[in-house]
Amino acid sequence: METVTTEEKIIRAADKLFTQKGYAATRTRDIAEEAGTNLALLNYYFGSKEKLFKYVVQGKLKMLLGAMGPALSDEHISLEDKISLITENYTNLLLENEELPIFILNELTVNRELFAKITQNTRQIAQPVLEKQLKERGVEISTTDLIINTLSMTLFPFIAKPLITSSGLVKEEEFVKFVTDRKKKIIEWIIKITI
Amino acid sequence: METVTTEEKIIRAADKLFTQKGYAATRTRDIAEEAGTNLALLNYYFGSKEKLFKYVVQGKLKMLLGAMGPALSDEHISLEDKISLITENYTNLLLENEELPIFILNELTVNRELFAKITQNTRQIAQPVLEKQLKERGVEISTTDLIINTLSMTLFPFIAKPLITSSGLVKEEEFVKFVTDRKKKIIEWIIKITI
DNA sequence: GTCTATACAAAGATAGAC
DNA sequence: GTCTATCTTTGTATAGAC
Repeated sequence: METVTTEEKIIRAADKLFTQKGYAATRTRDIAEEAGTNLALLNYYFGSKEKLFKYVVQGKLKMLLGAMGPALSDEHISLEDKISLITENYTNLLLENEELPIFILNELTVNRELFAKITQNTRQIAQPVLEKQLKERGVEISTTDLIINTLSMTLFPFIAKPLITSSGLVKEEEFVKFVTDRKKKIIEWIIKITI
Repeated sequence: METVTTEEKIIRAADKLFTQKGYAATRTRDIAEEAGTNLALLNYYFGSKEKLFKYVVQGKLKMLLGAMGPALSDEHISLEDKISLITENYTNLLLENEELPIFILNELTVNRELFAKITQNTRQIAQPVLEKQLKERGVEISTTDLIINTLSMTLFPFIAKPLITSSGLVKEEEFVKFVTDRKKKIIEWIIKITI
């Protein structure tokens, strides 16, 4: 018997609607209705539409970035395994939340400070370790290129999914198989490029 | 002595503001003011904010997709040159219009039909030729992976620029050099992976 | 904490005069 | 084609009952 507070109901309703329709097209009245409550409560708990939105975004952001940092900065995990980790984790996460990248990218253009802290922290810890691991291998590629190449190949299909499917490059119903099959390939490609 | 119609002034003002501030944050009153006219004229010519926005987006879309199709479907251009073409052209275009990818991706999620025609056409003409060229080389990779890999590595840094710079991975003032240097590297990487 | 009701401001859209 | 004035929707905020 799960008890859900009104605050939590509002958060879930907001998450659902913001995700479905975007910030601008979502009306606070609709969020309140979806949550089975009213406008006044929404403002009572969150103060404004924008604050509610930020709350929702923060949760998604942590989901996207949180788990990756510790693994990347672990010296005992090989480069190959780190690449696998990034590709596997992000592919699986985005398969469950296909709208996430666009959602994040949108907010990102407006609210850079919000993201700076988390990403800077992750990078500052992980990059030196990667640097060292690359140097030990005597590889020419920079950590920056390595990271960006891995993220590019993994994330881009999700970001550009509407383009990819509507162009007919990958059929809508084959998309899951496409990105799933790509996981192994990406790891091979990155290793081929990098090492 | 260039004569600019009111309609054209509105278009230019809209392009400028939508690009600077995004759709939601741009007020029709500001567009009208920027164009040196008024709200009523804006609606007289375009009917609504959304229609005006679509008009602006269409122009950008053609810029992004229009030039690429004929080159890709030309049998006399080698695979290597086509990869260079994509990477060079898109990098240069996006250096001049850094906001373009997000702008497009946003509109894309709402307005798929608008994009389907142009992209389908380009793909249908180009893909068979690429297919043939890959087969002649006896290469294992699919045209889909080839295209998506090339676009990924080229476009992703622009799409994720706020993330990349705010994380400190690439400094804001080094970004132009970063993507410029990447052009040559991407071509090498893609060839290494593909051929 | 929760709700109803209401006030207010900002922004998109439109009517009607010229 | 152009403008002024006005309408409508929507986000925000608050008063007051329970």
